[in-house]
Amino acid sequence: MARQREEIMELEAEVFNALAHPLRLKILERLRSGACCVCNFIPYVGAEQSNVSHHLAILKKAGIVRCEKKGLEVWYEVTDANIFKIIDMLEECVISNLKRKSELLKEMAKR
Amino acid sequence: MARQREEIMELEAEVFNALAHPLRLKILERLRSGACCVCNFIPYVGAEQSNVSHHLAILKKAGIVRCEKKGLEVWYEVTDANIFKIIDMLEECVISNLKRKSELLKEMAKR
DNA sequence: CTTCCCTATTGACATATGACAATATTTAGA
DNA sequence: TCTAAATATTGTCATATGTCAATAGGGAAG
Repeated sequence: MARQREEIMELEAEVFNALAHPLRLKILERLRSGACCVCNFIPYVGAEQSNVSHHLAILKKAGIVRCEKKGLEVWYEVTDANIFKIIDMLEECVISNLKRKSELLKEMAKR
Repeated sequence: MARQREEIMELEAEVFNALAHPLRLKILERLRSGACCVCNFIPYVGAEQSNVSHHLAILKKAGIVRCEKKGLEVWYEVTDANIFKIIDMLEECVISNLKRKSELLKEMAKR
């Protein structure tokens, strides 16, 4: 495999990794309706402030969100709204997977 | 946030997590052209057999691949080809991100 | 039934990750 | 300048992850 391909895949893996946490997915969920400041995430995701900052930093490092200071507050927003399409597609996969499994269970119960 | 929503997000995070490794992305790359047995992944991804098996197990646990025994060999395939669309979309995001960054560097160099 | 493949599993180890608490930093306003 | 508010960073701890080496399991062929 070409070296450049490998490097791209490493970057992809990093972004997938940034998406691989329920709290960070919740943060992104909150960002669907636009920019949001840190203090607004806290009640929404139900986590400590330091924890929220930490996970925001991970999303930022992966290039998924960017931020801007506004006085005391820091407002975060998604850098590329396509990230939501990716999450939506994955959700479809997860749900169809669940359906497949429950069908299988039904089949097994019949016997 | 509704409990069911949270559970879905946990499942999503698990699938994203399964995608969050270069070796596993390479394995999936190999699966684009259809099913493949373990011994064929080994030279392709350049890893030890036990390591490949391990990562295949992670992909399987996440529901991304399934497998079937054929004599001595075990053949793996993707359970839902939509996973490739997800990877492709993420790759686009990564690449446009890279472009954005390099533009920024160019701008900065001008000054 | 013995031996040889192919694959999966296990153990050991180093490293990464996540949660929480405490503390530092930055900015606004008195 | 001093204080308070919002956010980021740090340290500590427990747990998870990834790699390698060794071993186990299970089917095929003789």
